[in-house]
Amino acid sequence: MAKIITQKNGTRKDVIIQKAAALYKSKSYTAASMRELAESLGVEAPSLYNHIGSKGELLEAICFRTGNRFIDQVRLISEGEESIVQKLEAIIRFHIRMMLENFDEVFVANHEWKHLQEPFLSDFLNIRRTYEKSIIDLIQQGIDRGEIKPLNPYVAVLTILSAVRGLEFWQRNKKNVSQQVLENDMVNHLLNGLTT
Amino acid sequence: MAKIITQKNGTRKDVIIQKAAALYKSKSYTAASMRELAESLGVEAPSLYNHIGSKGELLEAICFRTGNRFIDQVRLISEGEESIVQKLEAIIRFHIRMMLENFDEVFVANHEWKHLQEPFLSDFLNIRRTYEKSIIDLIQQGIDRGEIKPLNPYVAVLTILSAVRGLEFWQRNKKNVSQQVLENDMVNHLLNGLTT
DNA sequence: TTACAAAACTAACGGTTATTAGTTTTTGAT
DNA sequence: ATCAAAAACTAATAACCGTTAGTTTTGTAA
Repeated sequence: MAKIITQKNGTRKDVIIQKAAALYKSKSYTAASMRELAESLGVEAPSLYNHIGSKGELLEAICFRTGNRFIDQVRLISEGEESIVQKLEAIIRFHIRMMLENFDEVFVANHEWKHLQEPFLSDFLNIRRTYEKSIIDLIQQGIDRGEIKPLNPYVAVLTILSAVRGLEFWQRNKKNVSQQVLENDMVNHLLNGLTT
Repeated sequence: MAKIITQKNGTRKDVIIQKAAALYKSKSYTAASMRELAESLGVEAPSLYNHIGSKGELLEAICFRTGNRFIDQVRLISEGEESIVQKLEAIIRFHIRMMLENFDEVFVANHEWKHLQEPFLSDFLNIRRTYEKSIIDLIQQGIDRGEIKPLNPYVAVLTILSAVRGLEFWQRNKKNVSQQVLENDMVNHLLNGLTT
């Protein structure tokens, strides 16, 4: 009968969401049960419903909090005064840091969004499209200004975003390669290529 | 009471696996029920068990058929006589084609392998590691020979494989960009970069 | 036409799921 | 110490899950 332990400045709902993200990441949303989630919090499953409305609401919270952080940041960077390539680099670096520092939530948002129910599913996909469109526009500008090769911008943004999202597989090598090397090498690879 | 329709040279089990891949892709393995799978085949759920042993067996078939195709091909390419960069290009192009031509199965293998049970889970992860290790070795050779920049080869292979795996999000744009442009631009991006 | 095997069916099993209802305990402010 | 609100509990619900058993239908070869 112990209560759910909260951090300072955090509600019990926040703790539940955070634990849900970790659980959904390791077991997937559908395979993770409310009983398991409750157990990881030291509580019985029905007790969760004093704090949340439904299982789906947890997924919504995870997906939208993450999604909104991405579009807010890309908007901020786009409005700056740097060169296109510098802006792209800033976006890639931000995305890499988000992947590494908010691993659980970003992982769940990237993998489990398909289990959102309408209208949340459509809303989430809109956020995603907005994010991608912002970067596509940036790349197109770069091509127009001659900063970037005339590649198809859809392909370029897919390549970039897929590469950084792939950091979800990184955990295991964390020991051998520092975050600095990882960030620098990936940015360098995506902007300047692999060949000498 | 209509029977499951088979193609020439294919068993009913093959048809079930193929439909399972499509279903697991769109709904995820855990969320997809045997009753749904049966319905998509025009049959009742228990009838499936005349052809298969269990739900898990279907996932195993999908994951291992796909995984083995990847390591077989990368071994074949590695043994050739071309330059390192040419070999890398061949691997990237093969991976892109696999993604586009065997979409459902590759998608499921990439996303749902975590629901494999032991010992299949370990076996599958071994296949994955073998695949990645082959490419890492290739990149290291390229660095040693001066064909490739001295980037961390783990980071480089993560970037490359994540980028091509990201083609799972491609379907929607299929109309606007041809497969040729997609393949060429992504290869060019991953090998030679984005900047002018 | 008969006979056998393959492949479908119906009915049902025990187990798990998210969630609700109703009750008791804990906490914190007066 | 008292009282109300917050947060835990137990018990139970209907729905759905993968799978088994037993039976009937279908297709094919003799």
